[in-house]
Amino acid sequence: MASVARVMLDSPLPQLDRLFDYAIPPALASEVVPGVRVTAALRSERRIADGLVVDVGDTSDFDGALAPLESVVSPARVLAPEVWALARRVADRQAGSASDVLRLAIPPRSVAAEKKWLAREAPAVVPVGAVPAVEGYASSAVESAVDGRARVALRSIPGIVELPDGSSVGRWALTLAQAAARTVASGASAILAVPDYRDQEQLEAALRSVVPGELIASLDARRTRPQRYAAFLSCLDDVPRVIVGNRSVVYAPAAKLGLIALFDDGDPLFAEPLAPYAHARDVALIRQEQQSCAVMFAGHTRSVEVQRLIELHFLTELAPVPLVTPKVVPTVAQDPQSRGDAGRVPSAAFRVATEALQAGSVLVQVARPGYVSLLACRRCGQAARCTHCAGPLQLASSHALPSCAWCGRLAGGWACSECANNTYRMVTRGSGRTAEELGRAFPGTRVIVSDGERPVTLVDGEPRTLVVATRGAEPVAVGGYAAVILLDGERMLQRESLHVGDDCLRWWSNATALAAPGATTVLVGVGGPLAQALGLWQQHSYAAAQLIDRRALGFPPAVRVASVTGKPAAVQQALDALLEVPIRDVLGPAPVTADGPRTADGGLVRAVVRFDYAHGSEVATALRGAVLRGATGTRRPPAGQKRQRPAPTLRVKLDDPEIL
DNA sequence: AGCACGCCGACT
DNA sequence: GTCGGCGTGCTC
Repeated sequence: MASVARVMLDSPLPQLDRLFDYAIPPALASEVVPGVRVTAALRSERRIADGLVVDVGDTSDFDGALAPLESVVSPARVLAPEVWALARRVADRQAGSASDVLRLAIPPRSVAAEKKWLAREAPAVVPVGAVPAVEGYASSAVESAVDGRARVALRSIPGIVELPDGSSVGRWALTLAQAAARTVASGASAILAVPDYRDQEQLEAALRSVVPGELIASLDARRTRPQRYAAFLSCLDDVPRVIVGNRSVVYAPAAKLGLIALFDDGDPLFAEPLAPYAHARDVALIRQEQQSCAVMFAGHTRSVEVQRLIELHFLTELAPVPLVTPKVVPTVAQDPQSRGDAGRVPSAAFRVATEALQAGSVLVQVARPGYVSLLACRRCGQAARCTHCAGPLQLASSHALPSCAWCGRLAGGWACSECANNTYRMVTRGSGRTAEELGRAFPGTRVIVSDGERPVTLVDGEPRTLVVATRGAEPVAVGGYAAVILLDGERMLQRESLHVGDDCLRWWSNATALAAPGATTVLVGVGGPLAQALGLWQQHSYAAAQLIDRRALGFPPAVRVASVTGKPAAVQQALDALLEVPIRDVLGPAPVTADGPRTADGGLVRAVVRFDYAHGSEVATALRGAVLRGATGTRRPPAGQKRQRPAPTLRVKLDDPEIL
């Protein structure tokens, strides 16, 4: 019987981010096994911490007397050895704490769900029927990639498929489901990660058509806590499964992992907002290295990150055979004469839509509403101004009163300064407004609106139906749309970001992929390389060109970056720790202004460090050391001052996609 | 983060 | 002589 347990304590403190040895009391000897939750005293008998047993043994490197474990919380071995190895590596790479990663990897415990799971009968091995060949690619190309545990960038086939149960999903979902079915049929598990629940629903429907439902585990955050935990526990069974979920599913325990696949890895939802901020793509790559499974990045576009890995020959490109290229018509002409009756819709797009409405549904993609909905006098068109400071008036939401963008005062009893009229109209419009206008422009059509607040997942695809959707909220149409109109491209491109181009191309490509075979997509008001990439369905060419630009500028993913935020002294201390590390350069430190609610007290600064992939671990180690010193060497303010917040600890973020 | 240990000022 | 103030440092 082992007498020493090595325990990872559940604490975000960087000082505690290492294993602690505890003596195993004889009474607990049979229960203390790797992976179980335990409690243990920390520094005093009165302070009990939660922890996870990583390992057991008979010796300890610790010089002092070992404290005994307090209790075993449950016999469920929730921390699988490979998940521990993954968490440690991810934390080290991100200069963060393993327990922070484990909090993402192991969902909150539900006692009821756990009891039920512990009392279950041994899970039966469900045979997977014959898996049909993955169609649309070179003969058994996808199968070989899965079987050979390859690393591939898969170009998804645009279009919609109808499943045997009558539902319609994106064709990408069926491809991934078949790859997963192949994996399970060979006796291994597959992890499939998607950006959001709408993608997940499609993928689950596709999966149900190719593997028995008992083998599918869905780890989505939309379910209740017990449901989530039950699904997590089912992954611990020694039975190959298909595990589906959002970004954190890449940490799921999986019996004999054979495949990790991400769909649309360029979606910002794959970037983890919680410390240590590891991107699901990076986690998948680490895990594939540790467990020698296949890894697959599928999508209708190519992220610059994946393009880089292809050019390094780390990933192999897998394209459909024959290539499937949707028909895309860019319309750059913006002269007012060419506009049709719908005002915003140029006549070319108007014609396409009118004709297509006879055959089926038409998708109109619009920008997200509510950036700023400025107001103008309904009668004379004069911009509505605040009576107090003359600032522009705006609507925060459709039911809000107009308010001033400058001073924030509500403008309840507004009247036009020019003509004294007291009714206004919106100058920029959201999806609802667009829908109203389009409904008038296309008489006799049914208008369906889908946006972030009220998303629609599926429409029937019947003729004379106009579906107005904000980018990212486009419903799937049975049989595919008869036409797709990408309306607000110009406006989408106005966002100030390093990735506007990539993002827009992704939004447009994903909408285009919802079209029926042979249907036309019209890209309104955009020309240049983006329109060309979409028109030729060569998103990879755009990504390759972007990568060249990023290399020239020294931007990610050509280089890696780390941001260091904190009090000036703490940031300087961190930069000093990097003096011996071969980094490229340091940008800043510069004062942080619009970073969160605390602006007044902080005086925070941020520096950005750029470095090469080859020196990632050295940079992470040095920054981790600085974080540790910042946490332990907390000098309290000199006596006399009231208890001030402890000095803002150093915040280190590696590969933040929003940086620069 | 907690919590204990430690080294200086006013108390029965 | 010791009770307790808070500054410092560690946590198996």
